[in-house]
Formats: sequence, structure tokens, C-alpha cells
Amino acid sequence: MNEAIYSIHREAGLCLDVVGREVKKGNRQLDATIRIPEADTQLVVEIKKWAPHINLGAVINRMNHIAEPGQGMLLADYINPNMGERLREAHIQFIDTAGNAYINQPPVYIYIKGNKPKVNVVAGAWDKTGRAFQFTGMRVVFAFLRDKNLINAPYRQIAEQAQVALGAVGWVIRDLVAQNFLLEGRKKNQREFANLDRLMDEWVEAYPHKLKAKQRIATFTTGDPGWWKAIDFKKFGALWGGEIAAARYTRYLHPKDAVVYINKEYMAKFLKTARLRKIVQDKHAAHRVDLIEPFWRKEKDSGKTAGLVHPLVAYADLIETGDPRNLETANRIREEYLR
DNA sequence: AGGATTCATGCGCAATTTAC
DNA sequence: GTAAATTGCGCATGAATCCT
Repeated sequence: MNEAIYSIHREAGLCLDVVGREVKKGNRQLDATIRIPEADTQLVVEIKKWAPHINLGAVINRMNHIAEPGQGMLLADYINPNMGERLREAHIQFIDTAGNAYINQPPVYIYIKGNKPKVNVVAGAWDKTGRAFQFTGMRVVFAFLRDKNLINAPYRQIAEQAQVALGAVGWVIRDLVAQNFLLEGRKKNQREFANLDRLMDEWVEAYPHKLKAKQRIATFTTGDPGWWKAIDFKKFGALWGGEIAAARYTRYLHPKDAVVYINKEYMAKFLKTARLRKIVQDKHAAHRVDLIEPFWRKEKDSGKTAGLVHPLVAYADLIETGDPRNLETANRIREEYLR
């Protein structure tokens, strides 16, 4: 953190005062707060270890939540030019240890990009992901989030529900305890959740690369925006995710791109019926259709949500896009279905 | 005893480094 | 710049241990 502040001073001659670290504000835990003397404003800081392909949508969404517009600041080890540009478009201020920054606090305006990262970015002081948010852990956590009672079920049952090996369950639970997402021993042999919101945030953020990427079957495109309306998902054992699920859950969105959760065996049959085309690399497709292999254990469809993925998955799909309208819709889903 | 949980081990994947 | 080799890590497995 000090390194980033030093870097911005070196690059732009701007001084930042650290007001507090690990501050509590309401029910949110803030990494730090910072003051800009020149603009006489105080910013809420979120510290992130930066992977080159982090889930930007999740970060933008979280920044919008922890702070009023323009009052938040992201601090990271390195933010590459592409991501910096996208953050600026989303009006998220940031600084990194390489000296890149975007700050818009009139009269202060800074936008620096193109500084290269240091070769050895030292890990350790930065939070690491841990087992709970790896490929297998993600399945377990999802199973927990879907059915909150599952945390007190026997390991065998958890493994069964999450579709993971028995031995993996213990790893994940102990990691969750270590990260204060689970409390053990309040009552005899009972576990209970803590920081459920944060757990959901973490899961959603890790979802695209840790789980979804590995489940991806293929991506297609179509020119017909209403193509999906004619599809009878029951025939293919498929479920709608992403924008289409969101549209059904909230009636607030006109879907553009689609995410379809479908088993591989049904793919050929599905493609034939849906008349989708292979995606062309260099052209921006009008309507993307991602086919993803489901990772959860099937449960019975019920009522009006039949044919849709669990709200959390739809939520994660939307967040991933980073699109403002999608983020707004995502938050409606969270309010309505994920409390 | 019998199921629940933890532990030790080796496998497989993937990222990183080295050789070509 | 590409291919091969190495390393490291997460995971599943199955047996050992714990608990009731």
C-alpha cells in the first residue's frame, strides 16, 4: 500500500494521506481510508491483489457498493492499460504500485497508464485465495450457498451435493473457517455462517476463471435476437443462465447475450435446433451464446423458475460482464432472491 | 462397532523455466 | 520464437484415527 502511494507521488507529485486502516463502517469492513489534501476529500480504499485476468465486473460492482460514486479507490499491485481504461470508463478510481492511476477529484485529475509492473511482485502481504475458491472448493461453497443447512450435514452428504471427492470437503471447510466465513463450536457440533455477503462476493468474483472457464464447452453466435424464445429447454435438459435468466427473474432486461447451461451430450441436438453459428474471432458478434457444462447437482425445477439456473449463477454471469445495466439487474436479483 | 473426520500419498494439470 | 522439461500446486483416493 505504501508503495502505491509512493509511486503516485513520484509520478504525479500528489500526496495521499492514509487516514485509517481496517476501518469498520456500518457492517462493511474497509481496507483503508485515504485523504487527498488538494481536493479535501476522503476516499474509501479497497485493496486487491491483481491478477492480469481478474473479474473486473465483480470489482466494479463491489466498488460501487462500498462507496458513493467518486468516493472509492482501488489499490492494486498492477493494473494493465486495458483494465485501467475499463475502470476509468466505469468511473472507478485506482492507483497501483507501478505508478498507474486514475483519480478524478476536482481540481485534481490524474490518468496515468503504461507503467510496467515490477518483475517480482512480492506475494504474502496480499490476500491469497485459498482452497475454498479453487475449482473444487467453488463447488462446495456453491452447494453451501444454495442450501445453507448443508454446512451441518455429514461430509459424505456435502461431497454428494457438491459433486466432489469426500476428502476435499474437509479442506474447504477448514479454509472457510480460517478465512472467517464459517464459525465452529458456537453450539456443539454446529457450524454457522459469518460474513455471508462477503462470501458471496468472493465466490462470484472467482467464478468466471476458477469454475466457469473450465466448464465452458463452446461459444456460438446468432443474428436472431429472439432465437431463444422458441427453444424448449426441457428437450435438452438445459437451463438458461446469464441475461436470459435475469430477464425472467426480474423482468427488467432485454437479453442480448446468452449463457446456456447444458450437458455435453445434448449439445449437438441443441445446436441443430437453435441454428447457432461458430463465432468469428475478429468480428464483434451481435449475440453471443456461451455453452457451459453445469457443475451442480440437479434439483427439481419448481414453478416459475423452471428452466433457469440458480439465481446466484445468473447473478455471477451478469456481474462478469461488467455492463452497467447488467450490474443493476444483478443487484435486483441479489435483493430479491439471494438475501 | 460403525460412521464421521482427518491425514498421507501420489497423480495430473498447468504455469514457468530451460533448451533448442 | 517454439518445443521440451521442470516445478509446484491442488486434488482425489483410501487408509488411519477419532468420536459416539
